Amino acid sequence: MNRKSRHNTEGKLSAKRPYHHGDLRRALLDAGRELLEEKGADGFSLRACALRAGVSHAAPAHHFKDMKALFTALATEAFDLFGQALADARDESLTPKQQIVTSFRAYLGFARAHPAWFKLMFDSARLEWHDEVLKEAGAKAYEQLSLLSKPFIDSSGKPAPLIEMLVWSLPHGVAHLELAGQIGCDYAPISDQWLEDYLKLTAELLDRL
Amino acid sequence: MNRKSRHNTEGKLSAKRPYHHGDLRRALLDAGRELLEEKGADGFSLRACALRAGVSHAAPAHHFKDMKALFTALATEAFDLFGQALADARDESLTPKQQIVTSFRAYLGFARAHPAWFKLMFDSARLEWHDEVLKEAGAKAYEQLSLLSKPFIDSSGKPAPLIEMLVWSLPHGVAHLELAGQIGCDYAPISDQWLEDYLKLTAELLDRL
DNA sequence: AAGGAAAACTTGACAGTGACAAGATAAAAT
DNA sequence: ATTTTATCTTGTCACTGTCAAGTTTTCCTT
Repeated sequence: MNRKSRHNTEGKLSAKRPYHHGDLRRALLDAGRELLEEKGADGFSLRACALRAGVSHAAPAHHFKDMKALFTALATEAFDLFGQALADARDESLTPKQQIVTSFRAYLGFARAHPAWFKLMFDSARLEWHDEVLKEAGAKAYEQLSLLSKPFIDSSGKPAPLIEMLVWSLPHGVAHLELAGQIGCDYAPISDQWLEDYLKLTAELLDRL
Repeated sequence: MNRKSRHNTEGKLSAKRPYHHGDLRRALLDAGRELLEEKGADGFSLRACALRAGVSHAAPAHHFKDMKALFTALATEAFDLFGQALADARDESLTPKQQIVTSFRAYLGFARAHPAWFKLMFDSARLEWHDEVLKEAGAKAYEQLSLLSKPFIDSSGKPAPLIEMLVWSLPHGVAHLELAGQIGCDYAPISDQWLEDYLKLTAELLDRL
């Protein structure tokens, strides 16, 4: 996995990378992430991605059979980081209500910090959901939501899926609506203060379950 | 606006449509709607749309300057029908709580009945939100949500935007998650009974505001 | 009714796309 | 050292959106 080839000390490509990239898969994912943020999923191009990674237009095919496969790999990384962000937001010393505020803030924070990734994670048409790795990353992130919901499931005695969807919808609804441009621009403006009020309100509601 | 040209009684195109379509804009919107449902927004093609409408590949340009413009027009129609669906769900004889159940059912019903339209409505990258007609259609639909929220704004004394976003998030979150394939397939299965339970739960929550 | 302007639709072209095939090169395995 | 395999390249294909230029119809003015 050395980045420089030991052969080809002065190859025909003057002062350029060796024929073999070393870790093209990684480079493509990095380039893809950048392009996704810059151009969005529309406007994304495999060829531009290959160019940015410094390889020819057909090189990606050896690491991702499809554009869908590349997107799937990108979404997998996104779910990993998303799940990690939610896990980091957990604090056993908090009350369930306080935990909601903290976790929802992390949920919305991730969506704002990585809008392209967030959109991709829920863009079913571009992803290969049969992929086991993606499924696992998604399930792991969902686990955090499940953990977050548990106190309210126990106290209310209602079915877990019901409460989990409620807990999921509350941050996801605003997150998606904001990224869709439905919040902030027109209709109602959104401020940091507004967001905090929303978090507090949702926590209160769940606490009254 | 007559559909058949009065001239060209036996034109060179044997038994075919006249040179002028009559209402190509309408035909393109209809064909576009079908294609959107069949192929999704990815996989959609202007040329395929033109072909289905029975015109040449460059004909759409005279009615929609862009692909974005066509999508914008389609989304406008979608918002119109969406707003109408929400308006139809209104019933002055219902209590605010009952009205929530009814309207949320309509919200989710629309998303399920017209998934392609619903996705397009919130696909900001594909739409031209500077378009006044689209903005107006969106605002009109939002008005229904505003109307639905009013009783809870009054009774709780909380800021309107806050409650409106809460009321919006509750059905929108599930709707989007379901269309994103996050509900139903993996994780928690979703049934009609589940949906009704969810509606009832959200209505109770809002009633306790 | 006639003729000129405008609108609606056509064909043709261009650069860019994802995907595939076949060849070149480097690394790994034997 | 030789063969096999993985990696990357060039070349090509059908298809895309958009623009330009030409053709056909309708509309507007007189």
